[in-house]
Amino acid sequence: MSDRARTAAHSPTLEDVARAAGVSRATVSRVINGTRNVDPEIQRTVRDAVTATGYVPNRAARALVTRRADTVALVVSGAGADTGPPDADTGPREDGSVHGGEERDGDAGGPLFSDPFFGRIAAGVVEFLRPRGMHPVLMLAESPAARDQVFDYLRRGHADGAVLVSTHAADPLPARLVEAGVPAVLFARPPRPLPVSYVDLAHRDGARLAAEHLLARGCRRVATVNGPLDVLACQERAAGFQDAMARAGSPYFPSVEGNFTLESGERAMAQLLARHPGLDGLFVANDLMAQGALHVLREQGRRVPEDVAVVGFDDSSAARAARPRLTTVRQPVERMAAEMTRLLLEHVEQPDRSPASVIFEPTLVTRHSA
Amino acid sequence: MSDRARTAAHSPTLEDVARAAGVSRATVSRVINGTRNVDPEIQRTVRDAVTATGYVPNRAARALVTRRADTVALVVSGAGADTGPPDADTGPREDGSVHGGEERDGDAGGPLFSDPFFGRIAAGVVEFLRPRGMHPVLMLAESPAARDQVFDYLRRGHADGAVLVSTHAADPLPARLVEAGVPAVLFARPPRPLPVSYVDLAHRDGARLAAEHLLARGCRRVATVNGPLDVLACQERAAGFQDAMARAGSPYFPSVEGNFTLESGERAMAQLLARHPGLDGLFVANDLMAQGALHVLREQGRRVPEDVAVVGFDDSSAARAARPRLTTVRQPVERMAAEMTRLLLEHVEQPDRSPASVIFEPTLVTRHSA
DNA sequence: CAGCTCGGTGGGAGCGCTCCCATACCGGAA
DNA sequence: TTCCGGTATGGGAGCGCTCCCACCGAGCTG
Repeated sequence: MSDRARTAAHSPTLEDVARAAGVSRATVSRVINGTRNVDPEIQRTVRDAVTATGYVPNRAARALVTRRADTVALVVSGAGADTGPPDADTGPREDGSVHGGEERDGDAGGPLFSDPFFGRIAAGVVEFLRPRGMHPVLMLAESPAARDQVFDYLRRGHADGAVLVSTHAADPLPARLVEAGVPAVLFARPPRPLPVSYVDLAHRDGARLAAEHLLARGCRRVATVNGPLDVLACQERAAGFQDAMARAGSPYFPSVEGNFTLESGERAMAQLLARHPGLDGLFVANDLMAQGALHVLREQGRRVPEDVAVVGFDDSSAARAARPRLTTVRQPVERMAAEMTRLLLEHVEQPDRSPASVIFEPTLVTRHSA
Repeated sequence: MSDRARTAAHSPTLEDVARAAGVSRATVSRVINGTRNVDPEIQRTVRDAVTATGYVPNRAARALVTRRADTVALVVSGAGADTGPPDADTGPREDGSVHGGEERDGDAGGPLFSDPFFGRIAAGVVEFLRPRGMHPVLMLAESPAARDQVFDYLRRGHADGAVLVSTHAADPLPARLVEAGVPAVLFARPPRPLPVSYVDLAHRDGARLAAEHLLARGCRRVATVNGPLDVLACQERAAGFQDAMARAGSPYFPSVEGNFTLESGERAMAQLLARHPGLDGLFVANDLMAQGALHVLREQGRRVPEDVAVVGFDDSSAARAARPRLTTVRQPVERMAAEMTRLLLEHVEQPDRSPASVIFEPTLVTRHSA
């Protein structure tokens, strides 16, 4: 240890502040948290002493006695116990709704984080926590071993709770946390009912927005590229689109399933075009696949949006990088992440609170592709 | 507090393990960390007791006495105190070497994290830390207030040190941390000499690789799109390219400066093409601008790579999303981040260690654009 | 064989904090 | 005046851990 203490050496302690203010440790403590029954005059004195000494509470000491860490974990939890073989497609793994559950193969080193989706979530979480003097602990739980580690960490109370982005429907972590009584909030509705809070997007509404936009443009031969249908969000998107189309009197339209990668978008588009050369409108379940579709459309000499109008989903960076720029359904990921964090803190504060869900409405961002 | 303790309630303590093993607390402690002078027999007994009781050390208690948090911070530190007006360009802010120092305007909510660069860094850090049972605390310090908060957090020893990704040359945080004796490691060479460890890329070599590749392809009218030249890394890339060209007998070639965004790449390309319609080779300081260049090239009917060969930099997701796929200079960001973390832990362990630097060699990833 | 060193072990203090409890003091009712 | 309630304050215990120091016995040296 020797001079390890050097760094934080002689941080003033409660005792120091108490001495400076001429009161007891207990009183200073009361002023610092809660201010319960303390003479206003003394409160001022204490506060002055705090600033004078530059006192900052020692987290460890506080955590030791309160059994609270004053920290939350941001967990990105990967494939379930039954990890299937990763998708053969080795395309770019940018974009794609992380919350969905696409399984992209590993670039040897947490491909999950390379997902811009993750960045947006992190940003939302950090942004919310910071004014409260908190910072998230970043944890990755993509293997069973890692998951055990994360679970232990949480169960031992090293963090007060977890904001959980689960990328796979079979992920056992949410259930385990709930069972262990660890406060947690999920980024999407859990596939199986679980007494846990979550935030989600009204995927159906998003898809409806897309359908209506395409229809309003005058598209009459519409098709879709879905995401993997074992992902709840994708089912919802597909269903929402179907609904809207049916309501408009066109219950049938061709559709192909992709796996969220750009390459799968290219393949899907090629397939669609081969079978339905006359199509004039396309809804794609995420921006990255839409970008792929755009590539193929261009190769085959179709003008976008004149010949074929294309609407994506997510409003990720890919949407803005595509040419023409993608018209897309925007998910307010940052706000969703912030809300998720808010819910978590609420649960930490009041453990008996019943689970809540907050559903966000998507919006259509109109650019050039439709 | 009431039933807050519920969660971690009755975690077995050292005392419990000691009782179970029939030894003293001190001996168990010795076995758990370091195993110094403990009878092998007893060691076994203790280890058995640990697994039997399911003991996990209480971080807070340990931190309280060791004055070590057993945690490191991953800090993304933004613009300096003298924040200039953000770049007028509001293009996508995806990609672009975060370590450089481009200033992208804020999307109200930590645009930094949306940078895939950040994701790769986080992945590298987490990957390295995890086997050691550690997890980084994520901190954003893009405003002076936030920076103060981060600084305080670190100085108080709430984390043992920081892995620092500074996005702006004028960022005062590195110097402050060094001065305060907080262990830190930077992602790039500090603009001003500072006794601090860092990892970096041999940018010159990367640019040389690009130049040689272009030359070997037979390109004779080469041009470049640089990044902002107030960024060290970009200076290096420009200089490296210049060197290689000069060595090949072509000391002069047109070049334009961009600001790392896709749009600026489009502008730069248009400008270059207008003035030098005959160019047949292009080196762009990052992939995103290269993607923009590709757009313009296509619009103007130039075939890539037949008419114009294009080489990017970074090997970001943009490189793989572009069509044709970008040939680019790869930065091993994940490995760099891991090394950065390794260095940090070394410094935490041995505070007197002198600063070290580790420079990584880039490699050329040949795809279709050149 | 006394005196030592030294590897192995246990006891105790104390890290900085919160919280319980005792104490002191105030004013108003009996 | 005495007694009581309530409010403001201080003292002390103890959270779970590490580390210092005392201890003890075995094996060595002089």
